[in-house]
Amino acid sequence: MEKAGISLSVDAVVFGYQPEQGLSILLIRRKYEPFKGGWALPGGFVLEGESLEEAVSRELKEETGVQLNYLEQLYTFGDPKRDPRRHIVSVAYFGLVRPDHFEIKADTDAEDSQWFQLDELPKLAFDHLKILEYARERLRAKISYEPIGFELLEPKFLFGDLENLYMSILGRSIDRRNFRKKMLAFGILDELDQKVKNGPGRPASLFQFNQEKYFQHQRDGFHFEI
Amino acid sequence: MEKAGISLSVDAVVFGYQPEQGLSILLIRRKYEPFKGGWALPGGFVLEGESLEEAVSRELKEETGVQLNYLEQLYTFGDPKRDPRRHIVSVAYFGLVRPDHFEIKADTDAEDSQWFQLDELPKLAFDHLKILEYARERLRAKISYEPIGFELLEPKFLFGDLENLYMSILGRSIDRRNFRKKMLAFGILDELDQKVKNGPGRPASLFQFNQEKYFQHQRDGFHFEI
DNA sequence: ACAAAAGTGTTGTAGATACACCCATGT
DNA sequence: ACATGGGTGTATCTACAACACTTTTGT
Repeated sequence: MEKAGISLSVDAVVFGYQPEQGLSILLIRRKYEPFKGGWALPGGFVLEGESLEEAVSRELKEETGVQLNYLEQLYTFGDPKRDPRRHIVSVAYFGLVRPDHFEIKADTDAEDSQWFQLDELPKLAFDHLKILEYARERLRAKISYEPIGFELLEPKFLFGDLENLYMSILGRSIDRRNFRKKMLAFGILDELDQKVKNGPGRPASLFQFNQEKYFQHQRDGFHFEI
Repeated sequence: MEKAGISLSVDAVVFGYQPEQGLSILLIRRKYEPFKGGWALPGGFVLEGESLEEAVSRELKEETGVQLNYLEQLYTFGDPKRDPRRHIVSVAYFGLVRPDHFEIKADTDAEDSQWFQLDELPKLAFDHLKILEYARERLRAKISYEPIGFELLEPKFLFGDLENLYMSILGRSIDRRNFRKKMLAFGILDELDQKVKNGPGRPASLFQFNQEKYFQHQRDGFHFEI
């Protein structure tokens, strides 16, 4: 890397959700100073000639091997003192991963990356806690007015899981009946014929997000809002 | 500036509003290649050790002399081909200016900066049109759920002007009675005793945005939404 | 008196909230 | 039969949209 001038990096706040464990985020253990051995968001320097999204995907692949299902730019953190070494500006992204892509592939740099539940976070390097909080806030806001929740679930999911996902992201309880009514009224979910039984209790239907219908309704000027 | 590596710049989309002329934005004429003589957003390279906001303020002062009333980060544009010279990543900001700070001070670099009405825009350099459109969209969205409209008006303003401001930003007509009812119901505007007469017609009251009250209501968990 | 702009109130309607019981299965 | 989780309907309330006339001034 260059010695003088401003460097540009990207960092990714990657959320995953599992019905049993709730929301988690992906962290890596740093191999070098500063904060060697500490936990940090996956990320790294942007290479000359590559786009920001390419940099994020590349770093995520190198460091963790996870496959993103959704990626969106979050905010650019530019405080010249945010990195003790020198002036490094970081463009933060936030991403979502489906449970079936949770396995961390120990390919390249992946030897030490790990999912952490949000209530059991370790201390984070740099200003990464601030970035993480910013991302949580964005996720909360975004899930209420765009149907990105589905990107955190398997393609076929149970309504109850969707409901729990919303509750854990929004941090409040939701009336089951009203939620279902509202969500189904958008007409962007397909109910499948399959039923799932686990343990006692009535079997539940599987649902599927129908992106075509969503785009269609969007063109017709409707507005998703929970 | 350095010759290799990625450079970092900031660009600002600065909106101003005048009741008679509607929304305008601030552009500068480029002195150097590329796009020499063309119109562009004010901005420039970030200096080592300065924050992004400092860079924006500095460049705006150098190039146009206007005083911002509101500043917010917009998005970071990182396509390596967005600048024909080399890889330059730009953090775009959007800002709002009050009519009483409209005068462009011909101090330093200001010799060629100018307000343009949105329907009379010249061709813009680089990807600046894209950035501008992004900013317009953000302004539209933001003005509907945060009370930033006032930052575009004099501290004391007429209700009619506020109404026209909203209509020109949202690009649709608004029912005068409902708008007033809703806006006043938030309890964040103070009606002053002064009345203003211009020409024929009933004199209008002056209003003032009360930030204290807004912060108070915000803490109480209310939500501004037009 | 007339033209121009400011100010104001009511009613209907759609969407949100609150709320409790039945259904299908496993043990 | 009972425990467990899934599925559903209704009444009330609140917030928004639609809509037209009166008031105050200048000319």
